[in-house]
Amino acid sequence: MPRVSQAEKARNHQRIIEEASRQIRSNGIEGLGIADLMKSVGMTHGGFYRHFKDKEDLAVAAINHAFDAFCAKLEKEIEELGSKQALQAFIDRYLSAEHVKNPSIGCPASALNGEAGRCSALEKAAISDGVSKVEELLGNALSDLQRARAIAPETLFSLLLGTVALARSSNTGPEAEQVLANTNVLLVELGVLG
Amino acid sequence: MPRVSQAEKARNHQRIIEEASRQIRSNGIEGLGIADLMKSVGMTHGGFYRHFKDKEDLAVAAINHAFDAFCAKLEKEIEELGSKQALQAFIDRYLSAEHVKNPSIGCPASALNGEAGRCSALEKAAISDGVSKVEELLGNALSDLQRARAIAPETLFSLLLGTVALARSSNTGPEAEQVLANTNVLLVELGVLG
DNA sequence: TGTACATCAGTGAACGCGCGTTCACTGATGTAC
DNA sequence: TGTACATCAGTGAACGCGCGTTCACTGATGTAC
Repeated sequence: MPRVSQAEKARNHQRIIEEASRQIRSNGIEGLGIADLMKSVGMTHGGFYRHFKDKEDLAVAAINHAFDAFCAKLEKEIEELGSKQALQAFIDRYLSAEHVKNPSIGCPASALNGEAGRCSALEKAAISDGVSKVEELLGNALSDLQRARAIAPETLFSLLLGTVALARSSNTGPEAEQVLANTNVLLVELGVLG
Repeated sequence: MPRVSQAEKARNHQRIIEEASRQIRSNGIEGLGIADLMKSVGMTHGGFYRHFKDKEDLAVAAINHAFDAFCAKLEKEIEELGSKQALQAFIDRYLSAEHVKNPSIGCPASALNGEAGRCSALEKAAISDGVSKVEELLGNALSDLQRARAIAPETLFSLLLGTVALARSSNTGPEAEQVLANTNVLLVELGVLG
């Protein structure tokens, strides 16, 4: 029936969500523009409404997608490498200069946390759910570590999140690097790393 | 010459900045509306441009004001109570449910950190400077503590910031309280509190 | 000190622009026979 | 399998609205004499 096949529509749908999940992480939910988004997947803005009811509908899908992909990667690493190595790899990536520089492919929580307080209920629920999922995975991994000096999964996540947020707030590269390094030191000291 | 005296103009100027520094913390820089802002100080939008070149000009002033007030309070506490007690009071306030609920009168860094990456260069510089000031004060206070288990000021700030960000992302009150409590536990363990 | 004048803080209508959304239209795809 | 038809994915012009900014205007304040 349509100008493109059902299969291609499904592919386009996915591409829109993926692109939105990136743009939302660089520019925020408010900063996401329908016309720009559609342009970057090679379409025009009109077609958007064959895929989503409105911008909020897309935003929720994009937030969910970002958290799902983020969690899937961590989960897979835990399965393949075991908790200790997976945590190490996860944290190394989280506290990297690359992550600071590229929010669009990074942790959705660190990219969206400022907006969580002022977005719609559905969007906030998606963020809240996503955060819970990450915490659950971190909790499982941490509990396998069995170190005396435990840190709660929420606290670990807070620390990672805050560190990247602060590094992103910094205007000078070396200062940002220092923030990342200092947090690393603490995590070694706490027995989470090293 | 003017409809109101120079003294009143100066007062109005200050009121605009103060209100903006609140609104910016609840709604973000992007979320700040000139007409709304002027309305909430009892004026109309046209007068705004007798006080500021443009929205960015105001935003920078508002960010600076928020950080200055925030730092002044901490600095005063350090002088009056000493480092240990001041840190305790500061952290108690930072990790309180009230702070989570009321970003508009809280830490500007935790309110603005998500936007730091996508605001103008001047705005980002103001945020970056403000963050540095807070870190400096925390650094002074922490160095007075002289505990074996030290934590870098940036790391402490990251942890506080991230904890409040995460608590604000949470949809359920109890969950948010738990995040705050867990961070408190870690800070006691690290010798910063208690 | 009093008066005449210039200044400019604040008002509110208006403008321009961007953005979310709608809608008539196109034409390839899927379906029915 | 082939044909005729209905569907609907995507297009692009258009609309409405909000927001930052401008501007002519007002009239109290500050200044000059």
